[in-house]
Amino acid sequence: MNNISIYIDKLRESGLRPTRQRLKICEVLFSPEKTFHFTINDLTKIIEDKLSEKISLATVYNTIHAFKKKGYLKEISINSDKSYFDTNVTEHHHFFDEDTNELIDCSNDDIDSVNIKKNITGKKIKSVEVLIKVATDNQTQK
Amino acid sequence: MNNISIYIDKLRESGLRPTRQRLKICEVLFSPEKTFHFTINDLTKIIEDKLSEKISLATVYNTIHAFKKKGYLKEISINSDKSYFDTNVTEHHHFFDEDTNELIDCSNDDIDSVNIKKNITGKKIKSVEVLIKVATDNQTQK
DNA sequence: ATTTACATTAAAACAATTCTAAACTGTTGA
DNA sequence: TCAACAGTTTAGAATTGTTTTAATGTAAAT
Repeated sequence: MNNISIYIDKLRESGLRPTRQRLKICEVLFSPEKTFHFTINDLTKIIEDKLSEKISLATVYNTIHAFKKKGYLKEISINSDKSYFDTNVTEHHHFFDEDTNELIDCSNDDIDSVNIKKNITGKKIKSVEVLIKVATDNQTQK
Repeated sequence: MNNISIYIDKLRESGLRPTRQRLKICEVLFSPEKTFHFTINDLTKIIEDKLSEKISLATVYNTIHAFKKKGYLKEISINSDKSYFDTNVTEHHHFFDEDTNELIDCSNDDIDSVNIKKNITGKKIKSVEVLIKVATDNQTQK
């Protein structure tokens, strides 16, 4: 049995009507037990190939942006050629494997809390995230 | 007096011949006493407007990439629309001001060393960098 | 049912970056 | 000294990721 009513709620909360295309997006994003990282392209491919739903890029983009704005997705900047999104929206850290370009979650428990001794006057800290780049040894750093 | 011979060395070390255009790039990047952040566009504008040197984008791109590869520049990923480069090549952290989109250096001294309890088998840590997003209070998080 | 506001879509527009091919220049070696 | 070569510059074209547009379609409220 599927969590369609949960998807409908998420869409409504994000200010979107539940349409056939958007429900497919939800199915990909919110049904897996484990969180994961994806690009817009990945997502579109999955929907078209695995779920056999023809969907236009524009629909994917605006749905993802609405989810991001609402906080149901996070955007992650690793390299600048494309945007990565994360279905894990808790504040957490990442390993980035330079050999494979793979992004791996690193929970807050795996890193002692980061102690910042400096602050910017008039500004409040919104998030603190650590990016750990790894590679097999003797690899040049990107 | 200018450090032209230093620039020539840096270019040669990066596998590039010292040409008029490339020396102008060096002048912008390596003469200021303070390190700074820039985009390819910023750099091109400075060279054309302040140094009155006509330079093509392709030249800027390939010179910057050679410097990055050699380690004379670092690339920083904050958001995905464009690449930021940093003339500060030491391992260090950043504040990112979400109100102004400004990037501010945060030296290693301003953050207690980050202790990572997890590791990826077969991989070596190449770098650990912290990104602290700040904004004036009551601001929605990006 | 009808209306209205929102959605979907293909295609066009756009922006950052990379590639290309032709003209140019610095360097080397006869 | 100068020819020849390898590397360089450049404008413009190509590519890639993303956003916009305008026409058509659909969900939901009356």
